[in-house]
Amino acid sequence: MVVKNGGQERRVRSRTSQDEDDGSESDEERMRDQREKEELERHIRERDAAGTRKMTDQKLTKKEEEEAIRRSNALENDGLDTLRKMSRQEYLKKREQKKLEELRDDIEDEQYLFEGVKLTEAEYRELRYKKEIYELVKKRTEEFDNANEYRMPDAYDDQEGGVNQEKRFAVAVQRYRDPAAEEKMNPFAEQEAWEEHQIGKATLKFGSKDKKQKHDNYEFVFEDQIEFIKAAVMDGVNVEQESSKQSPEASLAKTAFEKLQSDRKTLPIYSYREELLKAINEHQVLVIVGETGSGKTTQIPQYLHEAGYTERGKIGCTQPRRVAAMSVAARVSQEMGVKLGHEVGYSIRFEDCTSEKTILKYMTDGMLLREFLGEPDLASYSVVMVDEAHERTLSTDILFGLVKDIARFRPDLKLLISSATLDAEKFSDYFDSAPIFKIPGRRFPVEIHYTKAPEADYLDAAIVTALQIHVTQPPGDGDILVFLTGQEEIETAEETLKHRTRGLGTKIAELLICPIYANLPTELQAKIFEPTPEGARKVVLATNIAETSLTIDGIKYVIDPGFSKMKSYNPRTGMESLLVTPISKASANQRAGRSGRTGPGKCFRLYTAYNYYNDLDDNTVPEIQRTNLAHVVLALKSLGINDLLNFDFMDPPPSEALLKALELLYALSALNKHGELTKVGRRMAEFPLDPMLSKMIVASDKYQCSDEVISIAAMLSIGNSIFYRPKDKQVHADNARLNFHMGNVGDHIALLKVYSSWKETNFSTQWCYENYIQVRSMKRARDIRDQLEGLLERVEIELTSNANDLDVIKKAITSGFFPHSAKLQKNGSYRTVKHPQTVHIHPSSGLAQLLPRWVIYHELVLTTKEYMRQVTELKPEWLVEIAPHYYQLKDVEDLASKKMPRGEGRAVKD
DNA sequence: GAGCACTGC
Repeated sequence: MVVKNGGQERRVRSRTSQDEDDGSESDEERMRDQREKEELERHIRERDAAGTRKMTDQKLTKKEEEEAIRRSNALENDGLDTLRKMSRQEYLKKREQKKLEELRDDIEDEQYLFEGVKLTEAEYRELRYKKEIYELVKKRTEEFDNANEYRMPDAYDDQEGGVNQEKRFAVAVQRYRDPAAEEKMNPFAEQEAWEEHQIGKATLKFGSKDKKQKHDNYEFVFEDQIEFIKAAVMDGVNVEQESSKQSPEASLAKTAFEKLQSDRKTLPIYSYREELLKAINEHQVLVIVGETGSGKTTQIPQYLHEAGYTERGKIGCTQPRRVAAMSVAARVSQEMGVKLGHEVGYSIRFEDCTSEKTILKYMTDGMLLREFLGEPDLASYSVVMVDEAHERTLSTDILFGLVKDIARFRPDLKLLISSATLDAEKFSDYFDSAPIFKIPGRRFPVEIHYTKAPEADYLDAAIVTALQIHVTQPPGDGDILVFLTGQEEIETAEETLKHRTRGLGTKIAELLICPIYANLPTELQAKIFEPTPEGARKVVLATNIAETSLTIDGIKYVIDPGFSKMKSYNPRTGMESLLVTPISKASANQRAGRSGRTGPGKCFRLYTAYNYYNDLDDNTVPEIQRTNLAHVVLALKSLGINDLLNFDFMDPPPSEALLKALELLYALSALNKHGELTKVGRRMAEFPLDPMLSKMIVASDKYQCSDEVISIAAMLSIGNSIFYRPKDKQVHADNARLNFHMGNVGDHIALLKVYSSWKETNFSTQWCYENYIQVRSMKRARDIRDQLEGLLERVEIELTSNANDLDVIKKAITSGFFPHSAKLQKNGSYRTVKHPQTVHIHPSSGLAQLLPRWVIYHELVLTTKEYMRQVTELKPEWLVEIAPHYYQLKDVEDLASKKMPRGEGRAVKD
């Protein structure tokens, strides 16, 4: 088992070691578990007793000591002592809650991941034990619910040492769960109670006698209506098979495993099995067009295994998303009757659930890309399947070039590219006219409606349309999904909808409004998966997240205004921006298809048929053409690909972007003047970060502050979702944020302070709530930091701390970010030193009022103005000291204070 | 004094 970092190790190992009864490792594991159990019991009995902390961790013990010292110091003052005692009790209470959440997650994980696998007696005992403890403690803690302070709701992902993915995933793939197991321990009990309540409300208000009344009041609902024209029908395919699959009597007598096997045979792909295997045998590269529901992702690797391909090497299957890789692997392991992590495994960042035995490996596309670094010919694979290739993520696009290349000198390697219909020809052309194999999916027909005339205000039009559907269509026949561009728009729409339905009271059926976007706390996201109460209707207001990332059952109507936010990158200025842009035809069809999953659907497009055919692009511009390529170029260089301008990209990125990336890497000394990778560059390539961040880490070795710098790098790389700023508590949130800026240390150091303070509280969730910080983001930062710490060793950098000397930390930052320097102008704006342009400090920065003369910034963003985000003050002489090849003295001489002699020319040299 | 689609390593 490959283990990525310490934090992950325990979790991963505990999952897979359970089936091996011999070996000291699992003995040790069991003993530790035993200790933890005892620990937990003690907590229940002696809630208020001190000193019951877990002693296995060195750091904790140290904290324990500090606490003792503080206590004895405080003895002089009785009042203080009492206070400390109280805070201690408070702490224990919180700790108990945390332990409880951990336990709950453990149980859910095990139930999900090892479902359908026969447990040993010991394992069964352990699971039962955990459940008992959980129920016991839960009952007890529920009595202590005090909530006077501000609190964000608890998330499913409150789990020590883990990212949220498993919990999100648990909700998203509920249909794979065993209903019997659900009964035993139901983590959704609260929601169900709430649903019952809603159902109660619904039946009270909306009996059948209301139906007529509703119709009578129809005209009260709308001031103006939108006219639609039904223009097309996306045909359903193989729909009748869906019903034949549903015959429960046939499978009644079978075991769960037999049922899985017979279910496999009802998939559309099953009848193509032999033909498919023959085609794969005859051709090295095959493009597979398999529509949603065809079963390609789960079945093809199994077919290949059954046909003996795994004797020559493992089968890898890439997915664009972590959740998909995990859930598909879990499903396939069930179908094959093996434990997840053995013959079938998955590999995603922070979590490698594979072993030597693994022959079917599901992974994220980025993960296969990293594997190329260690195994450039993919020698251990006999088949590579790039799934969901039509999504054209940055990683799949690079993978295309790489696998096409290695396929030439590895004729035994089979390549499968699976895509949606639209792009198949293009994929085939790219892979030297590889044959296309079509597998029908299962989809219900979808009626497409266009507006008669263009709508000026699409948000208002969307709301009106939603209400129109709600009132004219019988309740209970299906939910509505509206695609909007962002959080703010969703919030506005939610308010408007509430406002408009409130006045109508019981004249219309109840309308449940469910917002969903990636930054929404996880437990609020779960709301959209709850079944709609009878007599009511759900309207889901979603961003693009609902286009591919998650699937909501029961959607019958889709409202598509035709816009989404898209990131664009200007290689000339290095400026990023998010723009609301019209979607592509492919996107529009994907959206429409979301309504035909469980029955015939309808899609209302808030634009005309003319717009669709003439104004929308066929496909979304692939990510590789609108992003900063520095990281990509470094990765390719480290794979020995030197001629990037002639690299075989399916859609080449603008050469300007490639040149900009090369130029930057040269400035960072990652490439020499021949464009070859240097030793520094090789070390930088080990880090899964933007090269400027990697350089900053590599440089921290010299300044003896790698400990601080990796924290900063982790915090910077999670982006701007750290501080939580609810609309109604903006002042509090801002004050909390200002605390970290004490001493005007700059944004980088402030981020470091946030991380270290959180660490000092032992990664407390409560602390995050109190400081208006998003726990989810912090946990992510911790995972990334752990990973970076593990990688330090590989590039031979020692973990050294130098927290007191902020200047050396800033110098290390400058070593990576010196190309991003800017100088204050007279009018309070800034001017970037290289490639001069006018920019401003972002108002969220701690330095926004201070305006230091010289700054370095993390990134440029274009919103209402050109802003620098994450800014730190800088001594200009550092630039010359650290990057003499990039800056000369005259670049940094202060024109504001002294006049340049005539004839010296401009201070800025390019 | 602003405003952040979505992934992934």
